[in-house]
Amino acid sequence: MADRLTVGVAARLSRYLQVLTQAKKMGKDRISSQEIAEYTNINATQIRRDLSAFGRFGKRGVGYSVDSLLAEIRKILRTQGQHNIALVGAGRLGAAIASSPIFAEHGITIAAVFDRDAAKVGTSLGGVSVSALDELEDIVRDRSIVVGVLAVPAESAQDAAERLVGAGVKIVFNYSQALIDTPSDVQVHTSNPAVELLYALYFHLT
Amino acid sequence: MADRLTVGVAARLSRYLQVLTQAKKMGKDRISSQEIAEYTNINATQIRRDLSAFGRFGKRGVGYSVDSLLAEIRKILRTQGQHNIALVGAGRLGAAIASSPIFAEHGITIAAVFDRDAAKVGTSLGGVSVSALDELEDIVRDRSIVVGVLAVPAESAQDAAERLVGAGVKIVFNYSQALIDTPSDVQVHTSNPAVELLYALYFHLT
DNA sequence: TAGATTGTTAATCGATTAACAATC
DNA sequence: TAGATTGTTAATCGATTAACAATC
Repeated sequence: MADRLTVGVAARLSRYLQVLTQAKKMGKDRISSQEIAEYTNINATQIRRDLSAFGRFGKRGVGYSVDSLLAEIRKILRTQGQHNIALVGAGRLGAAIASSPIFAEHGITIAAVFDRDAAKVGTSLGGVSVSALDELEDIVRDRSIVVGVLAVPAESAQDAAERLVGAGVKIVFNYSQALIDTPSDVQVHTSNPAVELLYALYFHLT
Repeated sequence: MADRLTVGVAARLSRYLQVLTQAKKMGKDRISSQEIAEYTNINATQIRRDLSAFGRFGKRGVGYSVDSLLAEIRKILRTQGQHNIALVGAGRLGAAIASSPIFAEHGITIAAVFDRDAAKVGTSLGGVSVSALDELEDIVRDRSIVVGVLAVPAESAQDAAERLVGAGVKIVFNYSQALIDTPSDVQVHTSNPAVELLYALYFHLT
């Protein structure tokens, strides 16, 4: 399996990873495809089929070992290393992101936080000192950061994205409502809970 | 088209809605399938095909009118009404969610905020007074809330979800890392930026 | 008219699912 | 052995894409 995964397979494997990480924390040793299916809303047959493309990880009649499946999926997704990310915006959302254990749990370190407000520069957010926006390019280059998270108001988002991209960032997580224009070699992931909610409501109402 | 949309079509239409909402705010009158494609990473042919299943909304050689396409998609997704949601957790993330314009923009009102910390009860968050957790059931029922947002630590998430579900909530947005068990008629949407990031990194690294 | 973009067809590919033998 | 669950097949369905006529 030296081939690149398809987008669909990579997305599903990521979700299995999430479930397995939590299952391990809950002290589970084994898990069945049916249990993973309940938490991910992905069909159990699909899960078994996805996994069996890479090897025989399960035991018939028993299920999968949480630990070994976790290791196998990490190997497939190549997510074993540590990754440094930059956070732009030290407001309420930035503070929530910086203080959440959600990134650290997966080997992702917030290596820099930026804010345009001089009063916030030098303060600490989730253990990281807030830097001025002016320093963005230097710090992002120095620390070889390729991922930027935008936790800024919509009107600052495009500008912040351009600065990140100019400094070498290739993956932007956009938590503002703004649409972001970037060069084609940069991936933008926009998160919009309201839109997801409208989608969920559709299935509730019909 | 009285039929229920497939999951895929509803998800894509929601994303077009997001792009159109922002395009309108930016003062655009018209938009082409190619432009929508750039912002959503959905193929332009797929977009035209999705839309043409419901009518001829575009003008050849010109594109789509932002306003009328917005209205058509809202009609299809039946997202014209106002919706009340409940937010559990008035911490950093809860504060970020409550103060964001992202929900209001789509007709979604945060009608109640709950926190277990007595010191927070009675304070205002995004214009809504924080209520005690004890009042959750009464308030959720009174205000006919069917959507709950969990902005609590992982260890409180399952308990909060059960209380929401007990009070009649059918859609839970989970911003904790915890896996949530619910009855089968309740939809759980778990958001995990770290997992999304690992997925994005896979395509960056390969 | 010339240029642009939709709407639609046709062909291909991946996702989904039921069913079930293999086997722990 | 009996029960459970994987791994795999086969059939179906929806997504994706290129191509292009229609038409603004």
